[in-house]
Amino acid sequence: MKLVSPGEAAANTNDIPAEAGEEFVRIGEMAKKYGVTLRTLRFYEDKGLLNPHRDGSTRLYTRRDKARLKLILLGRKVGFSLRDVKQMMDLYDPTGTNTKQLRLALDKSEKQLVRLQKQRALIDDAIGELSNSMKTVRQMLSERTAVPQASAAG
Amino acid sequence: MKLVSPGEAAANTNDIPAEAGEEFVRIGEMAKKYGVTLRTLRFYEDKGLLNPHRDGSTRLYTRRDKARLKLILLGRKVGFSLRDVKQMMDLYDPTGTNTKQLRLALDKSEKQLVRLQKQRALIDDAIGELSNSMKTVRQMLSERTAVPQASAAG
DNA sequence: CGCACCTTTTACGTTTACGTAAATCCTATA
DNA sequence: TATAGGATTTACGTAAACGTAAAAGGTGCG
Repeated sequence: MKLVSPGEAAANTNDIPAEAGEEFVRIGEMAKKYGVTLRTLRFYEDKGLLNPHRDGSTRLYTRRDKARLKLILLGRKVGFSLRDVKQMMDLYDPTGTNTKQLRLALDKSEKQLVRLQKQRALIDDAIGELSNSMKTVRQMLSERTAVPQASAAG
Repeated sequence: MKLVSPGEAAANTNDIPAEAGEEFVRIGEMAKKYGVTLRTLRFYEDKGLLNPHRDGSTRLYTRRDKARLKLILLGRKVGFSLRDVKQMMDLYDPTGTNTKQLRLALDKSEKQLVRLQKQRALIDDAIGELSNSMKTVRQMLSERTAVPQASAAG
């Protein structure tokens, strides 16, 4: 019995005790599937964000790990630090309503949203200033081309 | 003869050989004037971005240094690295038309503008995703409050 | 068997712009 | 003279998220 579904037959050489009814993938396939490097997956694990099973020393990722990775990547996309992501994930309790987790996530999200909006304002500002400077520089260049006289800058 | 104009009398205790017709300020005043730390000024000097005169070991900044610092701060504001700023400044030649400098500046600016626009797009994207997530989380929270049933997340 | 391929752990390197001591010096003033 | 304020140099520390060796081990295949 193969570890991965026939459709994803990529680099699956090892057999693994098929006691579990889950789909296991090794680190290489996991990485490809989500467009990250092996280093990244190991790094996330080292930081306590992932916790794949082991076959000896080989990491085996289940769809639970995939769900977590998706969340991590979404978190990073919206600008959360891995620390924030971990903090939120650590609150997950499969036996409860996770109200606390959701509240924390919402709280952090609101703050992050503010940060993002500030960043956007800064960037808009920068774009404005940069455009101005460029206009000036173009002006100076054209003057310099037209009338070869001395001036000052720098 | 004082080093600074009467209006800016702040912390000027030392006298300095008044041979030059320039206005010299020491690092403390320079820092206050431009809202940077002493460390920053020394750091910029270490990186070759500033080159204040010296009275013994004491740094003395002229209005030329002020002009350069202004440019540095503008550069950083629009997102240039100090390396870029230095590269552009290094091309300044008081005896020429500085066409090369201006061209480089314009070239770098165009690229930087593109980067800024990409960043803004990323941020807008992030804001969108984050807002979506927040909507979902709020939804989950309200459901959880209304009907205390099990579910899944994490 | 030997090679290719995947995997592991350990651990230093990278980037950027300073922060933060630590130890010392100079000086005008009370 | 003691003290309060600057000033100097040297140099390690910081943050974030991995990159990049290095050395080694397991495995199926021709």
